[in-house]
Amino acid sequence: MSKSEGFFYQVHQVAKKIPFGRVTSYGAIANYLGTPKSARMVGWAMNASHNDSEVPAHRVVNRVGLLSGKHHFEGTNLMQQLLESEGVIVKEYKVQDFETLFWDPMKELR
DNA sequence: TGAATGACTTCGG
DNA sequence: CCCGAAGCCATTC
Repeated sequence: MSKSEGFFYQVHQVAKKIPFGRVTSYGAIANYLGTPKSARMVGWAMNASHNDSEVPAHRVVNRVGLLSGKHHFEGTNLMQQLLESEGVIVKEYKVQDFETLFWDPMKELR
């Protein structure tokens, strides 16, 4: 209902570009959008994304690979199941081998 | 208008 | 990466 859709739109676009079986962080997306301070808003955009476009929000985790947004998904382990469905190993709310699976839009997408 | 909230990050220990 | 505290920013009440 405001210009904020532009910010959400950008976040959605980047999220959609995340390769299969890869993950990224909110800060990475925020940094790519030029607003590293608004990392929290990326999560907010994700919250809005589930209501509109099909955004792989499950591929977006925090800086340590922790599934911080897990509680916002349906059920109790949907996010983890989605990641595991893509071959991502998740243990105790955390992505294993996160540094290897990490996808930085700034370096990869450029 | 002001205060509270949160799917984060960074810094220091 | 574990723990605690502070900063940032958009949205909501």
